[in-house]
Amino acid sequence: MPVGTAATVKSLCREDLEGLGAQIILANNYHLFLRPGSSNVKKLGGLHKFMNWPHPILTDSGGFQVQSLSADDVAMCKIDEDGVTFRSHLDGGSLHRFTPQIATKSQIDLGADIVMAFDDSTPPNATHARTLKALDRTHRWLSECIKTWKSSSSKQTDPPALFGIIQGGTYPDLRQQSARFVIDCDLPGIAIGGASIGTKAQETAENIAFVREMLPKNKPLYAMGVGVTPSDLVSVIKAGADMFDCVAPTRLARCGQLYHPEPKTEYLDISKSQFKLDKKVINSGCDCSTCTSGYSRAYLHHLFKAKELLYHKLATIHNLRTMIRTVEKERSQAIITV
RNA sequence: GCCGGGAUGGUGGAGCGGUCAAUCACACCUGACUGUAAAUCAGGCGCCUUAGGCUACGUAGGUUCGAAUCCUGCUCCCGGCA
Repeated sequence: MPVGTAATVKSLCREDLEGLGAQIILANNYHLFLRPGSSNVKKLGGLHKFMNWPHPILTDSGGFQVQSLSADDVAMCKIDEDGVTFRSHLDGGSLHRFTPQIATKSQIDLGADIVMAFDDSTPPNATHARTLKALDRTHRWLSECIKTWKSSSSKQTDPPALFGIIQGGTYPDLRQQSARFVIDCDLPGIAIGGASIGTKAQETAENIAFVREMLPKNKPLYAMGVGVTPSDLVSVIKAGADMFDCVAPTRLARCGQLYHPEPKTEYLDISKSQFKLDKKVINSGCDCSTCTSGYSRAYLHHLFKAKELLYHKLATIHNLRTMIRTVEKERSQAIITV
């Protein structure tokens, strides 16, 4: 899932995304709640109409933002047993509140196809006690999300799917406890997020495989925030993940890192002066429109250095297509195996 | 020809007697990036591998304990008048 936090996959339009073979994109409840406002999006006919994307959309609840924003600045938000009071990063601090009910309602207003439970995402360095607390809260909040989702779904002709999120951080006992709880809720899909996802590819794969074992075969497993490089995707897919998203392909593209089958880094740094006179395309084996059209490394280097807007589009197309092609390849092989 | 202003590191441009290897910006180089406060952020950026040393603010001298900073000659640039 390409990440489109603010109802846009940065620098791309719908036609670009369709050309990449993107089937579903991700948007963010926290950001859209603050701007332009979930109720405004609802008035405009929902997210699909608003952003001109007639294909599936998953919204993240905002649980992750609560954690990542407060990690930088503790005054930005306060967590209590019922929810989170946070300051907007847009206007210097106006106060807002998310509870499981509000976060779920907001996502339903946005009109997402898949809505995520509002969780207390565990920071990577959390102690066992802190992780346990986050876990209890996440589970309690999940029950509240389910109530809001069910009552709202009964009034809709085409209700969204709700995914629960497994927490548990770096502690196997807590992860197992969380997996058990979330699976027993019998939701349309399950996600694993926060620190429980791990930071190393091997670790992440093990954690995913662990949950996959416990999960019924017909339930999709979503690995949140995973996939910095193509090889990450392969390892996570093999471990049993069905869905994933990561800001890396789009962000790395904007920062000059273009995926390339380099053994070490898996990308070229197009900002390097070594590309100044390089007539080759980024990756001759790539089927993205940037490569097949013949845009050279020298040209992309120039656009990057000159801070030209076209760079972002060409680079983002390349990185996202590389990721989607990786997934397509794995999918076709998986079908043969089955 | 006369009068006035100026020459600082890759570039623009601070500094106007010691705390100056020299604010800052740009450029350049490194590195980061995991449910996007990211066209972002961090570090480096005269030479020597460091404590430290060496060479430097157009150029040649001078004043001073001490000069990028003050004085003089020269070279070049810019403006005004001829």
